Amino acid sequence: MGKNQLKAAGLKITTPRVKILALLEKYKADHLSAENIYQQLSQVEEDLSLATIYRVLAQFEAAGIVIRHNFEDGYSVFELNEGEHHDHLVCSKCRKVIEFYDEIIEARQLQIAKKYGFKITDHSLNIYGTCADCSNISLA
Amino acid sequence: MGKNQLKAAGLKITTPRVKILALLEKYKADHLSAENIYQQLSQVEEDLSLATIYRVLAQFEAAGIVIRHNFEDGYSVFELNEGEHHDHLVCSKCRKVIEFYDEIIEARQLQIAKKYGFKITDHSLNIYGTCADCSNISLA
DNA sequence: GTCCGTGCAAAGGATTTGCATAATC
DNA sequence: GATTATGCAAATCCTTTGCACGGAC
Repeated sequence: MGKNQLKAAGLKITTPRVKILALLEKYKADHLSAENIYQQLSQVEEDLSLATIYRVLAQFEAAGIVIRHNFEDGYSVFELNEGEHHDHLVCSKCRKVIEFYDEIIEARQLQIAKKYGFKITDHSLNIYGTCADCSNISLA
Repeated sequence: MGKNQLKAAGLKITTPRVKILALLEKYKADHLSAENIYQQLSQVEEDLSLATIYRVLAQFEAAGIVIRHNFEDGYSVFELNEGEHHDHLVCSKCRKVIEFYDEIIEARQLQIAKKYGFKITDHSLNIYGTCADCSNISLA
């Protein structure tokens, strides 16, 4: 569970860290922003400052506990690091995010980078559009 | 040439607009940030305020004259809209942007979207890392 | 008790905007 | 001359950071 992950990362067991980790676990299926976390914890009287949330998330990222995604609109979301890279299909209507992973695309990216002598540190592929559910709704 | 594009977009022919459009034309092979444009014009005594540059670029984008790309690090670049889609390799050190287009990746995206019943409206693939030039410098 | 962690408020960078002036048509 | 543009400075947004206090070990 959570506390062991913290200890393993050399982080002291503090309320903010435990709470944030538990929340990430609870919403594992989604991607939370610092603001989301702030709101969620405020609702259960676990008031943390946004500064702390950002600091904790940064430590978690450094420790490999979470993965941070910076979106183009200028905000970031965090998710527990399950050790699997994936890209996103983002529904413009309901904002749902579908994760996917494609070997062929991954491989091509490496080849392309190699061709340009480019060392990849990260990449993001976001496909924007309308998900199946929203397409059906709009047809109804 | 430039002035016709401006008229076609219903924009008055002003020095800032003409200069910026000319610069985008000149550096058509690259992607310029507002700051890049500001610097370039400062060097030839064509001082525009950054505010104007952003405003003009926003108007150009609205008019379909330029395409804006927002990167994860929180900054944006602009390029003349040549009507061709492409993806980017973005150097985290010098911020240089290399364009690429890969048929295989494009095709896979369509297949993936189809698999999820997702209708694509747009997509962006950005590969972040260190370009060949910056890698060499850091080795020296 | 030491040291790390936290809250607060202020700083930060890229971009946007309000307002008065200056330019275009 | 009327309307739209521009420059300047201040304001935004999300995120980060300095500092003094409080908590974990």
